[in-house]
Amino acid sequence: MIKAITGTKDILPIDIPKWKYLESIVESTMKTFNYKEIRTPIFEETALFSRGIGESTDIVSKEMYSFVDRSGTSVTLKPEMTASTVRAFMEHSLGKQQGLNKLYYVSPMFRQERPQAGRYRQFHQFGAEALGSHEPLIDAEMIILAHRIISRLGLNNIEIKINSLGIPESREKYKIILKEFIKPHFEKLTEDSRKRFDTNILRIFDSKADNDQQIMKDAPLLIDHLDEESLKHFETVKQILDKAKIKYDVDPKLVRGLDYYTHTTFEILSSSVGAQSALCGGGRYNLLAEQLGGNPTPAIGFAAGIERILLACENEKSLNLPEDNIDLYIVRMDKELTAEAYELSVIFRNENINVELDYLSRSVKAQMREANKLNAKFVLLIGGDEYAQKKLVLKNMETSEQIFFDINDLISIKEKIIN
RNA sequence: GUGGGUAUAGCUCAGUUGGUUAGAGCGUCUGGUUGUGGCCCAGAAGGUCAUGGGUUCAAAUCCCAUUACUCACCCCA
Repeated sequence: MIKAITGTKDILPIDIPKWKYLESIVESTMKTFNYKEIRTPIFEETALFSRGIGESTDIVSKEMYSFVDRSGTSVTLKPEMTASTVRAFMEHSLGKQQGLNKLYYVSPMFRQERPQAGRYRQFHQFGAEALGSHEPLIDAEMIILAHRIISRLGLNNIEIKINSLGIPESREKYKIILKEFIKPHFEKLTEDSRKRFDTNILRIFDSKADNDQQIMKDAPLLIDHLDEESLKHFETVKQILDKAKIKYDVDPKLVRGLDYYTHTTFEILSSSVGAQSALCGGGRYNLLAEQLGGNPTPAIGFAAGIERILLACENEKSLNLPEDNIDLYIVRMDKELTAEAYELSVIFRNENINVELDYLSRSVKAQMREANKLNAKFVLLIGGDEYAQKKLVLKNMETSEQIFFDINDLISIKEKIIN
């Protein structure tokens, strides 16, 4: 039997209410902050991601689902939304229509990694991107927005980490200082970290190996080598967060894996999921638009993993979903009345009443059991003596009360069901 | 890509040191007097014990391989 591809999941009817609920929270919160939804294609030219995210990043170097289409173009299933959003922003000159564009999205993403708890090959993110402002106000808003959604979902065991990566000039200067510090310890580093020494030295801070952490414990920090303006920007962001009563920790070792980040970066972590504890990550990317061939555009955004968030909700039992039910179940007592029963269902469905009935020629008992299982508010019984006397029986399933209606008085039945 | 764990009914799992026709709970279906749910009761259906090989008189059980799932590393949402 053919099964779903490794790392992909079917979202079955039983799980849909959770997804819908989360999506409704995302949608309404985004509206509160006046972010507008954007939808971009599921795949793009490969060059968009390799240039935007960075050739040396793991995403581009080993995780992308890329293939050559029949016209010979290399295309890639989107591994994240920022590059696509910036592409669409530039392609449609959104920046010329207004100074600041506040956009959000909910979309599947694709990365070919080994799956584990909270990590899939097709996964789903929601996120926001604000393009056009360099003000620290919008940096803070991103964090407040992400935090707002996560707290509306009832998650408690979370932690916000923020950091600033400053501007490339000061970062390059700092990298030289860091290299000088690490050089004497180079041989003691793990193999992975020795590789990072050349490719992306900042990420040695991320290493979970005790040995590496011991070495990096006393390393000079980027935050102590920021230029004055970056530092001031960062201070302002923190002040706004303080006033918004958002709790956060400054983590000078928070280094994010994508090349395009500048200034503020942040993550929201949960202790309610497995090792993949980042529910949400984001930061400022002032240089990306230019790098992709557009006008320089200051911008910031975040992305949040829906599967991870739902996993945390599950583990914290934070979602209070309404129970599923239907308005009316039509029970036919005689098989000869199947057509009449169906006719009634059509009429009530046209009145926007949720109706179900039996399609398997089952007994009255079985139909009643089904109605009960479906949490039907009412059952309409058709057949028997009452039907011979041109009556229908409407049973309230909660109170067991039965009311008789004239067979042509469907309006009264409808009234009863609605009220 | 690397390492650990797991694989028995639709689901969650038992299965004793290898020993008859492989079990339970839940779910499904049918019924518990002619026409009515929940609770309860009775019955039924449903399994190539992941797949392929090996050891043995005998394998769900032991060994090997494969596949899938899962957790962790790398990295990320």
